[in-house]
Amino acid sequence: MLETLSQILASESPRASITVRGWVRTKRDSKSCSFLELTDGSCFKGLQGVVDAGLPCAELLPRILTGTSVEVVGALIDSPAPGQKWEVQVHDLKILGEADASYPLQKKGHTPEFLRTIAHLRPRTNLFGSVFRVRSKMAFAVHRFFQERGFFHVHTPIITSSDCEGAGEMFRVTTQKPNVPTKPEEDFFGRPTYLTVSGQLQGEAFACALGNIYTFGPTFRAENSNTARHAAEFWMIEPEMAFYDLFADMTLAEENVRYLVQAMMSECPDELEFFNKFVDKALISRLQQTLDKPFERISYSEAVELLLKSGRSFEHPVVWGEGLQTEHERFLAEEHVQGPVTIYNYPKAIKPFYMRQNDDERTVAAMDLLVPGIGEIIGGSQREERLDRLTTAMNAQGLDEETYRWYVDLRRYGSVPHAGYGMGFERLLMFVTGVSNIRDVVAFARTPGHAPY
RNA sequence: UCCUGAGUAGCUCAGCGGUAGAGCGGGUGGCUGUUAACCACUAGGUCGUAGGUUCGAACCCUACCUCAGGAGCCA
Repeated sequence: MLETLSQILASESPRASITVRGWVRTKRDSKSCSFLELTDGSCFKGLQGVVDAGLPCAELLPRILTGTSVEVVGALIDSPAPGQKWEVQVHDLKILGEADASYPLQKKGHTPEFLRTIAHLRPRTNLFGSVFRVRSKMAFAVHRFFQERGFFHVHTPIITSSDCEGAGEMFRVTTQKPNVPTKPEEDFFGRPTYLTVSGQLQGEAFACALGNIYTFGPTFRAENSNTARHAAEFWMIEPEMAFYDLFADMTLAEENVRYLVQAMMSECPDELEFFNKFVDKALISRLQQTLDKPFERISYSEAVELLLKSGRSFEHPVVWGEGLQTEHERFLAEEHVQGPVTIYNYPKAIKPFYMRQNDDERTVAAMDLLVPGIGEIIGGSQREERLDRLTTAMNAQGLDEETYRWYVDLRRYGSVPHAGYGMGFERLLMFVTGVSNIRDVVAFARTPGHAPY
């Protein structure tokens, strides 16, 4: 395997000969030499190459503009100037691919809005390079968290026929031609099918067999929502645990968030420092606080009381039985608790059929984990394991029994208490990077009216 | 989908009724172990699109398009 910059920079002593392949970030010319700032994406840091004016390869320098890809051979030496530990004294230089003056990235700052329009080039910037290195590290940490705890990874289907939760518009999957009237039973799958909005229902089937499972994959919502927190395609982590009740569920969710924050801090220090400096100056202190302080838990009813007693005038009235609005959640997480907070036991009427009914007959065992700046990062519940209660709830919400027959079977045969949650992976990334727009933590974001790649 | 704001050079922006501007980036020259280098010169624009008002519109009005921020829905 070829050596990456990340490996080269980890050197403990000078080396007579190294080879660096990467892109030129900037070039600075001096009379006796030129300085090339090289990056290869393997880590946040770059390496400065020094090309003496007398070298034969120095003739290439006029053709090297920002963005040019090069192969550099030279000696890794202690840098005599402040600003970097190492530099490479160039012996030979090869241009792999030129980049002319139309290359849109400059060394000066670009707005994220502009960079979104060149999503194929933006991972070459400090900001987006950092975001996507972190995204990879976090994805692996998600698997590690569950695997270390004996959870099994289940690959639930992307194409589904159950319009789970009745929560939101779905993307239709079909092979039928437009403008040709055909029946769903004549379609590819013999029935209407959609891109999944959640793997939860299938996840429950596996939890009721393997015990503790999780899914981690793409999910799709055809909602016309235009916000910094919504995308039409996003990744979700959905653990499902047999024999867990709501409180065990909440505990796992909190540990999960804390584990990932810890991973961010210990595995991505350079990126973290960059985000803290240029994206969100309160990032490190907020993450540290997340680790230091236990997460608070407030029941929905208590939360309503708190909001009513806060003396705040909210744009949306606070009424028991209504969902908490964004401004309410922000108040709870950012002002009242000033940290992550779990709200639990929501009114039955505003939650889907599968959540377990509490003894009070008016709430269900649901929970949302709210974090400052983002809002809901996790939503979960204990599932209704009692056959009669489940079918009653299904009927009340007008669901087709035939479609959910297999799901009801889980209660018919050896039903067990179980619980789970869904964590929005992009929202987690926003939380640990401080990046405020979901479009900037997705490689090629899909939002309403926007799928150019 | 609703509300608000913005679209001027490749990028970031100023100009807000009277000849289209700056910084960065590009080119040329100079200087310098430089590090968002520096200095001088230079090229670069149907002022989002289409109408309208006016002697005259980047600027005022209308519609549309695009983007952003906020809201709803949620992860």
